[in-house]
Amino acid sequence: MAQRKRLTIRDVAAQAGVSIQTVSRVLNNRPDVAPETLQRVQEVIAETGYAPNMFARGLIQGRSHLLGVVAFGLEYFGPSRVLTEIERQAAEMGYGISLNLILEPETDDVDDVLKALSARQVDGIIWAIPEVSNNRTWSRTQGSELPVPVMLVGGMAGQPYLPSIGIDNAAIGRMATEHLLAGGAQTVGIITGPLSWWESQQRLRGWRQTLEKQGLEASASLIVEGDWTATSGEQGLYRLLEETPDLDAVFASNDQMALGVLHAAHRLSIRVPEELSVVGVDNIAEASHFWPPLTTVHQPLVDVGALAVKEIDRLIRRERQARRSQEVAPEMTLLMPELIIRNSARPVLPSEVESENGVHLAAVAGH
Amino acid sequence: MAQRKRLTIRDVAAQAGVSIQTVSRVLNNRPDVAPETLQRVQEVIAETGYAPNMFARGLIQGRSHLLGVVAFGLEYFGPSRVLTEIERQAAEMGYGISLNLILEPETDDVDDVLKALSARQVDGIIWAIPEVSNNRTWSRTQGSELPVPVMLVGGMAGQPYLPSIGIDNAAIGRMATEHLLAGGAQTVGIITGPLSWWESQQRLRGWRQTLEKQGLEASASLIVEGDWTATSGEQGLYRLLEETPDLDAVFASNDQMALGVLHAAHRLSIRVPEELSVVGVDNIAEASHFWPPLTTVHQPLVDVGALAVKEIDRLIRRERQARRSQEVAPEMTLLMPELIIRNSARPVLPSEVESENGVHLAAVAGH
DNA sequence: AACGTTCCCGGGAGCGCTAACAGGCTAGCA
DNA sequence: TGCTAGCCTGTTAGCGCTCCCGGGAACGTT
Repeated sequence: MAQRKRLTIRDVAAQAGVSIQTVSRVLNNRPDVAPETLQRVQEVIAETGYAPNMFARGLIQGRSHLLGVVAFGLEYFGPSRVLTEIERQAAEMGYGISLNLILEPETDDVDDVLKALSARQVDGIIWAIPEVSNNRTWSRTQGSELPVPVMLVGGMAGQPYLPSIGIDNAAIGRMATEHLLAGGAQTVGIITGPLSWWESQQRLRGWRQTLEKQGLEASASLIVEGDWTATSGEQGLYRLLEETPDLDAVFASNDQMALGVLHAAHRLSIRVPEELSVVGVDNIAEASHFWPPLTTVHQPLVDVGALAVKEIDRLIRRERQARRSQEVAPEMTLLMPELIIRNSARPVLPSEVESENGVHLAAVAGH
Repeated sequence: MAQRKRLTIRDVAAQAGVSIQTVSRVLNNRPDVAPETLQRVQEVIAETGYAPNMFARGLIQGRSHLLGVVAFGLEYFGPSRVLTEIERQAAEMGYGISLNLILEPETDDVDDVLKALSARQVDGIIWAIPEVSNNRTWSRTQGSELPVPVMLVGGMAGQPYLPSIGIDNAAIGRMATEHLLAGGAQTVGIITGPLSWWESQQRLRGWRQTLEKQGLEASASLIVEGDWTATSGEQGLYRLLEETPDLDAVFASNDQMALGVLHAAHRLSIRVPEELSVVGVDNIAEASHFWPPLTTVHQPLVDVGALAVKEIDRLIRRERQARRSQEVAPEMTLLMPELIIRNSARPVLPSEVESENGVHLAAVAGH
């Protein structure tokens, strides 16, 4: 492997008794190299463990084979899954990852991150920061001026100014709520994520749509805003029950908050699902071990990560082909979630089985 | 901000009406620039959003301000925490992160990763892959031949051949077991992680040490090997009870498996902690919402991440000073965990309160 | 007046590599 | 023998930047 002193193409050329240019040809699989020369050079490369300097190569070729990935909240289920898949797919396609984490998605300075990535000459940027408040306004003003393609991952409000990929969060709300109603629930409360998050708003919207479609009122007393933590889920149930004692179902916008709800129900000696049905979102690994095992909505996060990389690669290639990028309208891809039925929500009533679009909404793009 | 076309130092120089060299001086905060010249150049830089090309800069300076971070298992609690902190600390110190994830820590080819990082001219490498089986033998043979400093994070068996930092996992086992015994437990079982992992072995060792110190037998029938998942924790308790019906305490080597144990106990109508005390490891966010709230051992993972970066920076600086690195013996830093007492283990008996070194072992290095 | 010193600035070289071009060699054909 | 057509190899330039050097202007010193 690599030696103490970094070696250059010159060392390899000298040791193989050829010119620098010939070594370069071998490194780039060019033709016009005699078989025995080829082999000799390859041997020397293998022996010495020489690896070409990406700086020099990138400097001349104008590309780095590096993807800038801007992410947030690796301690959460979704982001860590997406990042893992992005890295896997990127490695498979020959890209490295330059990771930039953002700690405060609402306030952290976007310009600094963009500038740093630009300095590192990344070939493209994957922006996997949840849309919070108006922290994506930059994409409108600066998006099209960036020197490299950008893919937005996650939420997207209104017309996107950059290509983006995400999961249909309203569908998550609909699936969960439809399943609760199909199990005979009369009064379905919701514990949302922070409402500054686009994801939270969409899940709430799906819940509201479904209730109104059934002629039920989506009153404000049925809504509690949580903060994704189990604690807020627990507090959420207490507050819901204060305002609505006859509550018989809760849609928690993630599994942690659902866990908090289960916890609170246990304390109050409310039986789940007999007296209270609960549905979460994410299908975290532990969900099947909650008590009772949690019914939840699965998001195809792996597909999101893989598609994001494939798409940015496509954009990079296109940009490189046409001198001027032909300003195609940015595409927006939405993937569908899937309901995972366990025991925390009352089973679908016989008369309603297979009706409507409860379970059948499940559809995963890709693969 | 950055324009469509990447601009160079030449553009800035032309626009400011000075030479390239003068712009370079401004960029690097050199003296010997007249105040008004300085200001003019800075204005142009700010207006244009120019960012110096790190490739060119790195090529000539021989350093990239890039840290290669090799990690595994971002879906787990520990690794994601450590990585987040590594990124934060690195950003603070002016380093970027080149992320390389390994999917199979036992088998994946180390050489490829090392070579890729070497090609990217990283200034240093942080190796945050858990020590599994003998997947670190490379550090013995190649470690000292690498062109850049390396920090090992996580487990370390035997004499390390590279500087390393981690958490005292045997202490984790001791703290948990001592607390269980202090609560009056007579028969303490253990559900380990995969025994190919160094961490698992050490936690098991701490458990065994503590039992033997108390004159109890650490018989094989009290040991079950899990795989970190809640499912394996659940199965683990079933198997322990088969062999040892009078079991009255379990040390689960992480919180997920502890959750599985709680789940199994619930199914068997075994009361926790009255009939069975349980202690986990990690103190994941949900742990306080398990039923009952989980007593667990906290690991100072944030300190591990921050220290790893500070240390690699120190090594990089030293290497850069002395032409030949003076082959100092690699240091090994171990941080102490901390017991978090909740309700899943019977409280410490009055007579034993403040005795021995149960709670008091808690000590966090750093900060 | 001659000479140093300080301050500010620019010119040239070169980091490691690849693109473009030039050139030597052999074979083939008139 | 001369000339062209491949095949393989080497030479030159330059990517964007920083390091090393040198030079002019202003000022002080002997």
